[in-house]
Amino acid sequence: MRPEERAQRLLQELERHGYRTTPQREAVCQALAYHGGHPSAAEIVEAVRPQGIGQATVYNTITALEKLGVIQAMPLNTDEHTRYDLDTTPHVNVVCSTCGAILDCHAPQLDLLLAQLASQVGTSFESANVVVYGRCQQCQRTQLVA
Amino acid sequence: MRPEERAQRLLQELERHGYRTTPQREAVCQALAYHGGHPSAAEIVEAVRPQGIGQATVYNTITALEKLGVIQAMPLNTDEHTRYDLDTTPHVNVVCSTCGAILDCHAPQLDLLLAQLASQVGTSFESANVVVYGRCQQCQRTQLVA
DNA sequence: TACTCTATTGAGAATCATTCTAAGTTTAGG
DNA sequence: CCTAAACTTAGAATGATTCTCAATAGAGTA
Repeated sequence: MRPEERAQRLLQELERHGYRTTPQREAVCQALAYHGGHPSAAEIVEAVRPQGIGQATVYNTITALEKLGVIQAMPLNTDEHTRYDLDTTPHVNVVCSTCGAILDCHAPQLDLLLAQLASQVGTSFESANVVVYGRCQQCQRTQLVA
Repeated sequence: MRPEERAQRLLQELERHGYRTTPQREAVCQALAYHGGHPSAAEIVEAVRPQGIGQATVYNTITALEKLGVIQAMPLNTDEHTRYDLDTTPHVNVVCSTCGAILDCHAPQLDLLLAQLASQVGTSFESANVVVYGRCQQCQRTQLVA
């Protein structure tokens, strides 16, 4: 999905739930969509600051989106701030413990695992946050050279 | 593993890596081991406060254990503080989004998934943090009654 | 035992992401 | 236009975690 489409979808979802569309919310949604990776609140605050948008608004908007389930909080061990995932379907986030890069991996076995788990434990499944820490190929090479 | 054994193992691991064994570290390790669930730093601080142990020491010890890989940080969306897992083998943490209860689930498919992932992506695998949010059976029943 | 050097402890201050407050601004709908 | 409710935001407050640094304890040595 292209960034512009994605931004639209975020806004639409807000509107659909009774939130007004404002220039500030548009800017926040665009910043989220155009980030490309896994944005943190601080990064979005930074991105929309030139447009005179306050941090409270950024946090409010992000919190609203999270409550609606359109984005997903993703607290990490390697980072001091919470990052957000625009992809809320179950997938594995492979995090390089050296450079911090995050790679989204969709593995069919994960859905299977979750389905089995839900029936076994009897929980009604809501969301999943799967994080695997390792060293990415590039950082492995760098390590060898150093 | 019995709590007392577990506490011993934590201490031994510290010692094995050059950390001295002190009464304070013993107390922190015991508090971790006897907690039974997924302790937070604040809970351990509280638990050892009667013995006159400061929070800096608790945080230092926990950080040391985490660096050695004997315990694992487990940041959650539902909780304001980081919790720790004494079980560092890959497993699924099923978290009830209503009552906050955490259930450890060992699923053989997870190990399979991780192995395949490692070979696919080419990362050297270090640790995994798998969290599934849902509503536990008990909270589902309560919901019906209310 | 006395000495020295290093690791450890811990009270209190500092940090920093996030949340709250309260006052001003915008908007929808009549 | 009005008005009430939603929205924005600067700045203050919160609260977990980290840092500082002076005091203490322990291991090795003579």
